[in-house]
Amino acid sequence: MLDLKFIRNNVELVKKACRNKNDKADIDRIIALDQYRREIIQELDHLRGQGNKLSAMISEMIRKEEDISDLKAEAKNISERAKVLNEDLKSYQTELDQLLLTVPNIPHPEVPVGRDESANREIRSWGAPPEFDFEPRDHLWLGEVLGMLDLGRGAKIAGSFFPLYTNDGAQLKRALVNFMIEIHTTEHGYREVSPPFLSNRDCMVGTGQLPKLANDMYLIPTEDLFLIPTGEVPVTNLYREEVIPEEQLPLKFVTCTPCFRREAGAYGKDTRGLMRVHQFDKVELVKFVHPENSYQEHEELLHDAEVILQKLGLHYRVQLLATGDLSFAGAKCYDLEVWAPGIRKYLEVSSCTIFEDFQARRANIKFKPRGSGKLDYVHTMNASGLALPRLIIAFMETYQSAVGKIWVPPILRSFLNGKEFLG
RNA sequence: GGAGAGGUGGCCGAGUCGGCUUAAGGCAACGGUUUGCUAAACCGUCGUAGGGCGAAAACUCUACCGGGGGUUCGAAUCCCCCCCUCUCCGCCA
Repeated sequence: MLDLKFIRNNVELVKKACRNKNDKADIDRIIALDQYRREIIQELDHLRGQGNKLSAMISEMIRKEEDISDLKAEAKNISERAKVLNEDLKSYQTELDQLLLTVPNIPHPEVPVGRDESANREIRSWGAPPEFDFEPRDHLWLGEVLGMLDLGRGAKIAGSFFPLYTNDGAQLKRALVNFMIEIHTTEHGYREVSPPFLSNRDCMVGTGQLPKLANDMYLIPTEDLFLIPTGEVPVTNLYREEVIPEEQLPLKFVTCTPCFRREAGAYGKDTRGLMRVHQFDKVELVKFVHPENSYQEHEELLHDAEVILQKLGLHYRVQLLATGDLSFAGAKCYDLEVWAPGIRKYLEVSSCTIFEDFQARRANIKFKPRGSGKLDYVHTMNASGLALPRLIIAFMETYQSAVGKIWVPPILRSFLNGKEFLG
């Protein structure tokens, strides 16, 4: 959420940000409502001030045992007018609050302007696509032949796009999770947490999924709880409505959670295998940082995610997202895209996004500076570190061998009972 | 699911037969005095949000005691609904 005062003073800037993000937030209405609201507040505050004075006089007269019926009538009158005015104020305020939640974050100046992903800018690439002396297979073929994936039986349980990992496939997923969490906790200084996988509406508003993405999430109606679409939601909300002492910043958390996404409207796109699924596991990194050095922390966050791919020896590239591809809450985002040689595509395995104070304002997460400074909002950011299904795709396709089995890089073997090959 | 207790400013914590509390006091923090230095002591400042007037500071007004309604001239305090935490019981991994 943007600060209302900021919007008031930077109307054109905010409108431009909306256009660049292909967002239709009604800024003019917000400005109008803000105007109405302030006019009413002036009147109402004045009225209430009068009422308070009268009440004080009444109190005094009661003590002196004087007659108060006239004053009481006048006070009653004021109180009723204030009540009516307050109803108006509330209706404007409610509409304003709802509209404010629909205004997207403003892209950082470095973000390339463009309608869609075609305007994304490649920052760098690492490694090189593997070369094969045979025709490489895709993960679907490998998964089936090696008994590592059984998508048919997954569909039997919950429908298509709910994948089932089997045998070495299941073990590989678990190994990768353990490997990644170990790197992040021991080498990058993240604290591990395992949060609830359901979240309430306040959390969803806090991180920006609501109101815009309501239709993309699973809702449990009996409890009015959502299945989390990413670990970002529960972990960022760890500090919702809290004040963090400045000396505790930055706070860095790593978690592994399942992620649930309806992918409504996404059918027909990336429909094969593990490319796009309703449920997947993801190791997620979340940081709460001081506003002064948040962009430096963002670069480090990107580095922390990249290290995983480097240690696994997987070729990838880093994309700086254009305004039109940037998420609603994001100010700047790098995507990590890993190369999958079987399907010959770069697959997004991490979005490394900084939100500045956008989420912190929504979720009311502040820090208290040392000394006498005022409370201020922290900056939040997160990155996948990494998302499992596409990582597994790239892993299986990159390390397939001529004999069909999947070769295991030495660094991962201790997480796989020492196995040199899978399948 | 049943019974009970509780939810007050960054933290702790008073305050319920409604009105000199438009939230006491303490801690922490900040400024100062004293001191060879540190500590202690003492003095002062110090909640959040919004509005008005300002370039800004200052000043001033209003709201806020888990959330939402209600009674009243006036509600932290009385009434109703909801949420959360803790304890005990029941049920169950």
